[in-house]
Amino acid sequence: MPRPTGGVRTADAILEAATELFYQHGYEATTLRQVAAKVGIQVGSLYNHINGKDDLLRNIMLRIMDDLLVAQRTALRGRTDPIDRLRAAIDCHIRFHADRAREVFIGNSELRSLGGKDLRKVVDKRDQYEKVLRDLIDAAAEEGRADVVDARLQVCAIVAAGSHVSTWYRPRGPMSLDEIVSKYITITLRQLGVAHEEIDAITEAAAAVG
Amino acid sequence: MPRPTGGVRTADAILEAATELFYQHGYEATTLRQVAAKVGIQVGSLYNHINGKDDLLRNIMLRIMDDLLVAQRTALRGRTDPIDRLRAAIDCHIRFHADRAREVFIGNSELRSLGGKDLRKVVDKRDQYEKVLRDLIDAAAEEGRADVVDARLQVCAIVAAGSHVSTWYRPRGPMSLDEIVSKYITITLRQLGVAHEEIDAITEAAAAVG
Amino acid sequence: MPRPTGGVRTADAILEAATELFYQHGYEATTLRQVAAKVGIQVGSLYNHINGKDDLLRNIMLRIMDDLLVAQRTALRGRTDPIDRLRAAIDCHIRFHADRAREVFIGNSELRSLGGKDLRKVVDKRDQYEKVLRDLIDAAAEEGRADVVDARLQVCAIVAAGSHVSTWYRPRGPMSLDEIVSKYITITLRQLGVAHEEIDAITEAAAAVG
Amino acid sequence: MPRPTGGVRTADAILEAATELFYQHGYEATTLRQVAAKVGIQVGSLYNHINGKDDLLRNIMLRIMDDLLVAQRTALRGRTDPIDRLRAAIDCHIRFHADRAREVFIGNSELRSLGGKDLRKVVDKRDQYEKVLRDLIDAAAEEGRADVVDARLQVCAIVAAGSHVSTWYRPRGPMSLDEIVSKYITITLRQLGVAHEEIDAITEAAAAVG
DNA sequence: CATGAATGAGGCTTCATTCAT
DNA sequence: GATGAATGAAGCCTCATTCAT
Repeated sequence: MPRPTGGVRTADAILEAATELFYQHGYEATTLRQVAAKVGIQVGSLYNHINGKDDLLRNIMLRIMDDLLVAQRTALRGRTDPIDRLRAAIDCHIRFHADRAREVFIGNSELRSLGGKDLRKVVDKRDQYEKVLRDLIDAAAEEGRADVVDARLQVCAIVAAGSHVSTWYRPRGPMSLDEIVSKYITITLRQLGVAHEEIDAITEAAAAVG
Repeated sequence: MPRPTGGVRTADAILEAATELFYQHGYEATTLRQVAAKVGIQVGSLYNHINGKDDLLRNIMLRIMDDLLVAQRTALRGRTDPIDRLRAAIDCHIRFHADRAREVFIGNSELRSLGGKDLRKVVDKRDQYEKVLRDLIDAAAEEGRADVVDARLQVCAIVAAGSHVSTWYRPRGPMSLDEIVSKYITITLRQLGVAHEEIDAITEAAAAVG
Repeated sequence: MPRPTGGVRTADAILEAATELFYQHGYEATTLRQVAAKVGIQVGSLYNHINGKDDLLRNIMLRIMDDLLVAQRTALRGRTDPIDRLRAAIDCHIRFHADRAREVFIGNSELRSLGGKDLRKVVDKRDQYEKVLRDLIDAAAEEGRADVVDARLQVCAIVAAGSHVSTWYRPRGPMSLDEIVSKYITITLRQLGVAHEEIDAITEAAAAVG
Repeated sequence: MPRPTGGVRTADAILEAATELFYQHGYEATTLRQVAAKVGIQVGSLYNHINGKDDLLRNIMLRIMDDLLVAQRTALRGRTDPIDRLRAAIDCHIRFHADRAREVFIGNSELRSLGGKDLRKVVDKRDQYEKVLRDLIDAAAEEGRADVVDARLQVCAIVAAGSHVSTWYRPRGPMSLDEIVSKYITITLRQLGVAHEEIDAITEAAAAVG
């Protein structure tokens, strides 16, 4: 006895529920029963909207990577000064990892659970993202505005910080998002060897706005 | 002279196999059959050595946290200068996360899979570890040798870097462990606002030794 | 002039599709989704035309049995000579099993899948069909034109041959249908102990016509 | 809570149960639950002995085909006279199809359910079997002891008869197996155009023995 | 200690069927 | 009439775990 309710809505609700559950228990430990229960439908009904459990993971992971790339592109658009671009990229990076903590966390921790072809795609997108960061660092270094130790390693450190933020950030936590972002910008620019004066200028500008 | 019985060896082999498999596929996705196969015994035989699957995870996680705390304590022993202590802690941190990448990775990613009481224990040890780092930072700041933005957050960044290293480090990778450690020390001290002269001094000293 | 509505067409298309699929994969292994896909509609829409999956099987099986009985009756109509009647019945038998291979095959292999009441009906019709064959054989024997070993068993052999033909016959196969029919008539009459002269006469007559 | 019983026995019991059930309901319509229930174990326990449902079918089908080939070889061993060989082959054919009715029936009706590679194997064995029959017929024809209409088609008829027998034969049926075999030998030799005298001789010899 | 066989719970998925729109 | 979404039952299979031998 079918009890039709939503429509396109259901598909979204499923993705939302899966995101939450994958975040909480991990992909492997999450059962489709849980997902269905959270949506308020029967397990079998899921298959009117998805092709399988892996489908859910794939969708979440590909989408978050796409969104991340778009966010990065948007953040850099119109900016030309190397340090400003760097600042914008870090800002975007931390903010995105906080805003979309659950999906980003999944994206970082469930790579193993992804099938071969999709794994490839996600890794490619990730490489693309890191390449942009590396280029930004190199550009700043070339202009003598940064003192780079090892661009690749330092990108790692930046990426790691973002991932970690997605681990503990909560919207109503003790620190505001702006505060977190600002602090991360400072310490990141520091580790990149950007002059203190430049860093201070940026921080003050932000304070004036915020 | 007591000779280790086959029994003890088997128990170790099981833990070793489980570590490898949990690292590769995750706790949930690893089956005891895989573990048994890697050891070269039948599934049922595992229960002569362990109490259950969760037992394995518990053992791995508690052990790695204990070892980490011991390593930290050892690294700091006999050192008094705040920056030197900081340097030693970072050195130990990165080195440990590279040396014991698999276990550390498990420790970071499988917290969720741990039952309540053990979870508590591991989290406590972790807090204890981070507390030491925070204290080191505070000590350096108090002496005016570091310019701390937010001790807790900066510890996060350090910890994150370590975790990340455990993700990609391979013994025969393109960068030597010493190199990695040295670079991480540099950028970490930088983000902590340690004066360039101090950082350079440390780096040179290391180079002289290495 | 009434034009067949789309509705009727759809119902036929469904039966046609089901026949093909049941033939290829068997009743149990065929899904209504496959049927719907072959027709070009959605699963749910099937139920505007049928009452259920078993309905399809029932229709196919009852229809083919009815058609078979009609074909047999038609083939015998107006014939009086025992051997000629026998020949006509075999001709009809083989031809029908080749012409309607898919349905006949289903009829033979899916009896098990039929519910009680319908099973009864189909078995009755089949018994009726075989009874006619047996009577034909007996009639020929009574006139001394056949040397019957065991009428029931020999009917079995004839029926088996027909079923088997439905297994491998293909319209564009290496042997023409007429050829197959002719050969089966020969060997069947032989096993019934009909005199060679009679058999040859029949064969020659057929050759003259064909 | 395991309740260990048999050992190697279980594996055999499973195959036996599956044979019976596949025979009664067909492969697709049989559930592993039914198989397990018939054996007296839980569904999951089946997997200590088989790799999957298809495994059961494969085993049954490959085994019956092998046994059939062996039976045929054994039946012909030591015989040289073409008609005697033919008789022996038919005897063996019918007897085997009655003796092993269930398995043979499965072998004939579930080819579709077999995966590609195994299908190939079974079909090859079957071709091999029919080839022997065809050669026997040709040999008899060459010596002028049979009047062959179409060797391939006539082999079909023989094979079909066997398959059909497997459909209805029951050990305690109205006709003894020897009787059935004897009658099939007669009508088969007849359709092959063997002289009546030869056929009668064979029948009488059999009667003398029986 | 190791093994093989058993358990029972549960996972993912498929399917026939129903019904509001 | 067609569709899409829902149902609930069931199917195959895997897994951690137990225990007699």
